[in-house]
Amino acid sequence: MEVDLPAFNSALSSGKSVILSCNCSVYYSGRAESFLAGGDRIIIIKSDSTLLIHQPHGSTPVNYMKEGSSHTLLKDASKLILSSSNLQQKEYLRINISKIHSLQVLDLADSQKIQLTGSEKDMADMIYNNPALIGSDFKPLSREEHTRYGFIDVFGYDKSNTLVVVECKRYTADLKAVDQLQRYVKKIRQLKGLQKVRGIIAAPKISPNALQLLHDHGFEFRSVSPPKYLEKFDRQQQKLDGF
Amino acid sequence: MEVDLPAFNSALSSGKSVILSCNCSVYYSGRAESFLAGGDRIIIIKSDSTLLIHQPHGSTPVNYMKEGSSHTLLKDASKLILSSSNLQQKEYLRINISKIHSLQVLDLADSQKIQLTGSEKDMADMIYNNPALIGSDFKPLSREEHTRYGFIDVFGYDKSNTLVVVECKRYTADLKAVDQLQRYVKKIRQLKGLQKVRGIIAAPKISPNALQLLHDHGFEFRSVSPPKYLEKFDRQQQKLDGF
DNA sequence: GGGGAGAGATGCCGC
DNA sequence: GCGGCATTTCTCCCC
Repeated sequence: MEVDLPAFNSALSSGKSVILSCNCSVYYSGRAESFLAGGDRIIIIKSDSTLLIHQPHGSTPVNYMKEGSSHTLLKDASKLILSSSNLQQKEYLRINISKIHSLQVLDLADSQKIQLTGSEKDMADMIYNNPALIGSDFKPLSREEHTRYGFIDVFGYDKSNTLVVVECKRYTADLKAVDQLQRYVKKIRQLKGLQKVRGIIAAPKISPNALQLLHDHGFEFRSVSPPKYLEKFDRQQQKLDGF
Repeated sequence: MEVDLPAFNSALSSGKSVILSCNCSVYYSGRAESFLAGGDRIIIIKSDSTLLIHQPHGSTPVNYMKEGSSHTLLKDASKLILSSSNLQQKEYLRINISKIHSLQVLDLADSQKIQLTGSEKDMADMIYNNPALIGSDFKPLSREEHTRYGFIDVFGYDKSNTLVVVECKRYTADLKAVDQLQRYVKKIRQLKGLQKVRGIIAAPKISPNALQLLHDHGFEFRSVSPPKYLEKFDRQQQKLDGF
């Protein structure tokens, strides 16, 4: 397949998107360094200059360049080279192309933002609005309380006026989650000059080692799952999408 | 653009890769839920059944399905719908396509694995081989020491036979890095019945709050950067790629 | 398969 | 810009 180099490069600089399938090898140098020997890949260059190289398997790009890079396709002794650089970030990528399978230049328009529910923040909101999920006597004070040592998902107190720090996880709570809770509780104790501050992890489940560590700290676990708004979304979808 | 549905679906089931550019809206339900209103996107279905939906900006796919999903393109009352599901993981995706811009079916072959240097493990190796980076009296005992509560990057002792735990970070060390170090040191003290075990973070730099927390724990910081093997890679590249 | 941790993580928000 | 942290994180490795 022949490529019109000037047309390709002018498409890149005019905000078009490019999809290229080819056999290539890839060399990268920047934050780290990598080499990928020859094989068939899909290369996408987006209108914001993001470049992605995908192998025919897996979810993540094998190599990439972030927004703000510049790309040039050039011929060097009959070999096709796609060269990318980001001088500010000192990132460099070179793709040696041995055969082009397909090439599209597209003008894509998309101003939409994804709407997502079921995040950890939604979990914190749910607990704030339904404090009984933590305990019948739990009274929430704040969400996303920002401190210099991180921010606390839900902060409140119980019937004996003991302060309670709640850390939410949408997945299985692990050692890191307990670390995080421990850091917040320790800081609150220090700030308020209190000996007793309760720490609670709210998550669907917790790993055995994390539970051990949790108990070592004298903290508690509550099984809570992130909220789903399927019905709300189905209604929204019908409205927006005409289903 | 007209699409041959049976041909498309048989391509999907025969290990081909598909690249589709279209105007579409996307609905997802699974671990979370999302809706994305209409716009131009690039959809890739890989031969391992991974599906990616990319907007014309950003590095990460706006929606996706992982390996092991099944995809079907179907026509419902003159509307084109690409439906994906993963019954085991209870993940579902529906793409409502209003216009197809381009479509490729490709047979891609790639058995290569990327070779990468400059990772945290390379840093740990470097420190193990050049212990003076930590201290003139540091004697390393092990790398990647696996324990039930996590694994220690570099483990050793100093001239007074005090055990030393080193945690490497290839980027700016943050609060989480200090948490992690603190968990390891605490566990080693517990296991060995020791009062004094030193904790050291080796990283290019450390955030002010993390440094404060580090000092609160009585730990230390060493400025160390991840190694680069540009020369080694250039040699390798010349050999493998014929540059 | 679960647990633990890194990633060239990316992206978001707050200061 | 940095800092702190979630992510439908993903990926790898070890048990």
